[in-house]
Amino acid sequence: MAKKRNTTLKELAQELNLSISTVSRALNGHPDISSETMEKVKRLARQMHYVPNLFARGFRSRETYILGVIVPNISHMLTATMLKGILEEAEVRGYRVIISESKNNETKQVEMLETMTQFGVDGVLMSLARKTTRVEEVLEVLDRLPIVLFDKVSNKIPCTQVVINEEEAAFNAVGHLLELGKRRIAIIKEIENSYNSEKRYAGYLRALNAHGIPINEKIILSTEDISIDRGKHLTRILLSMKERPDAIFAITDDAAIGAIQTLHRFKVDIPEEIAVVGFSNSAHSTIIDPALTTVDQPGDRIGRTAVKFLIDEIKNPKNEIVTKSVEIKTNLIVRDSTLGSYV
Amino acid sequence: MAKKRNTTLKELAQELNLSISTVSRALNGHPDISSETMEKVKRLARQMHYVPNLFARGFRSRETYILGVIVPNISHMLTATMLKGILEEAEVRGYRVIISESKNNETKQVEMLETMTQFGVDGVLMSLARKTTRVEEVLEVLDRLPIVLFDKVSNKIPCTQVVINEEEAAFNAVGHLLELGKRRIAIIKEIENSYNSEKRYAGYLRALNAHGIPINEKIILSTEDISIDRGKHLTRILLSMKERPDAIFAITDDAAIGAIQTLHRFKVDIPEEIAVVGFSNSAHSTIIDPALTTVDQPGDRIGRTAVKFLIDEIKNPKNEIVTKSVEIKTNLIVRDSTLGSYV
DNA sequence: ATTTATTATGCAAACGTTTGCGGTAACGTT
DNA sequence: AACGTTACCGCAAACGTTTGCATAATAAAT
Repeated sequence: MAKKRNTTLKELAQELNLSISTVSRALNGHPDISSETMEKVKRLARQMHYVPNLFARGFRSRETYILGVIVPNISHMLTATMLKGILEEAEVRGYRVIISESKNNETKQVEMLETMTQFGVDGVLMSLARKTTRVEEVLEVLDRLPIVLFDKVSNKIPCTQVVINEEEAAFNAVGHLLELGKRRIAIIKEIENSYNSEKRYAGYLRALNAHGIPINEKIILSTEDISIDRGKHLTRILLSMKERPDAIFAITDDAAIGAIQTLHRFKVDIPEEIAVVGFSNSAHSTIIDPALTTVDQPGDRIGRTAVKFLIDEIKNPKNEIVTKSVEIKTNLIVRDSTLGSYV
Repeated sequence: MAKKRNTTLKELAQELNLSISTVSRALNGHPDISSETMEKVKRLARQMHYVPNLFARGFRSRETYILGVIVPNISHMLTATMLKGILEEAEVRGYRVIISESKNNETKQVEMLETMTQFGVDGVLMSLARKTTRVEEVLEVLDRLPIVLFDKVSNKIPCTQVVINEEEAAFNAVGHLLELGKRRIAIIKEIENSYNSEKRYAGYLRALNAHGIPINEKIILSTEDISIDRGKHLTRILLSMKERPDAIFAITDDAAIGAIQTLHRFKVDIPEEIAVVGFSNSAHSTIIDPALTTVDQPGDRIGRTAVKFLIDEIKNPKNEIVTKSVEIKTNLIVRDSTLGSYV
């Protein structure tokens, strides 16, 4: 831990009998510098292991080449793959990334947002905490720093938002069930206030409408924190009905998995008696038996495009604040939980 | 995007007719400052939304309060929970965290290490890429920056290393199988060069020895990239033997899951005919049927303690380079894949 | 009343980099 | 011969903060 200090421009300059500015320009390829000196400087820099002090640079030029990322829960599967996309895209564009977890806590979320601005990030990528209602603080940050929302977004915040085609994806998923001849399609969704849930619910309704199927309130189930356990619980409720549904559209893979597990326990045939569709194509969906039909959310593409748009805004700052929604296409992955096993 | 500039010390000073230094000291609680002025300054700072420019600060004092983290694969479950622990512990201690993914690519790994030093992180947490052999570059960084290794470590790098009690955990896991009366216990491990695999293998051998069971080379299987598919493949090999094993100890949950899936497909009773034990207690282990008996690796504790040791070294830099190994205890979680179902 | 501690504050340098501006020398153009 | 260009390069300021040292004001001690 000797903490050797790094070579500086000054040292290079002294060594070469040049001024600091010349050395700086030489290293940055400034046209004013003759090719010989440029060559000389670069050679010595390599030789002396010169690395620019990014702090000094960022301090001076107010560009840090750091992006901030705030997500509710890093160990959530989809989040992890979105982060992967973010990291990759940021890297190829020469940005580094600072990640924070809001733990679905709104006050924590704005705290982190403020730390990030304080730190001098060039922009922020944010997936909102579950119940984000107070947006004033975010708006305040928004006019000193570009922000791009992804996945968990809110139309109360005027900025570009990268999402998947939630509504259409749900429409297709439910459509798939309808094509299989299912008619009593239950839905397990989140209780209001979630952008994603609302959209998926809308898609569900539209699909039923399109096929002229009347809406049955009884098999529209909502829950606050959607999870495997809630999926299990709500499925038990569905099973206890006189008229059972013949399919379950769970707005989340976790809930779908819970559903499959209790259907299993009660010896209900999947998909013959009740088919199940999930949402996310999480890693679990091929582990569960039968494998889950689900909507593939390309997490890395979401991450990548979010980064792209953010950097774009950093490079050419707009003055008008616009709400722009970027949609990433999804695919329905059909597996045994709706099509039945080939074995 | 008006890019309002932040309040600075100078502005505060002007407003209060004080010098910049006084304001700075007041905000940092320096004892030289009278309590009235300190109060006054802090009040105005709050009011004007003053936030210190961390760049200027870090630039000046060579402390950035940033930790660098390099992991092979962020979307791996255990990695995600370790990152969670790292983020949490770092946050409460006032550090921010920059995360990079090496993708198990050694050259990328040292590149990132160098970017991080260049960037001025105060220390680095690193989980090594799969085949890390060239350690010279790491050693060079090591003497200008504290590094703590975690999970994927190497004794070729003299620094503190946070790991789980791999060998003992494996010993216990295999011991559990032996207590159940299993005698022909196969192991699915990684091909050499992996610290974790070696240790777990050692635990396996010791357990068999302790019970006086002879080692059977035939049912010791190795693979390069351990995964669900490899688990499936190797299990098929095991099933094709004249004398099948009566238990499988997979060094990884993924491999164990693959094993269960093919056992399932070939209608082998689990655990009566063949029991299965995994390693990690990944989220999958309760999704698969039967639920997997596995070693719980407390990822967040690993992350937290790694951060603790790193910050400790940052705060009191040692001159001697020592290899210190910190072991985190694990627990065997017994589930249906060894104990059978209660249903 | 003078010196000596004590307390509170200010000055100014320093951190490493970028960059506008100005300067010099050499060369070409009339 | 005088002037304008061009090609290189250096000076110095600036970014916002911390901190050693000096200084001013006040209180305490002689």
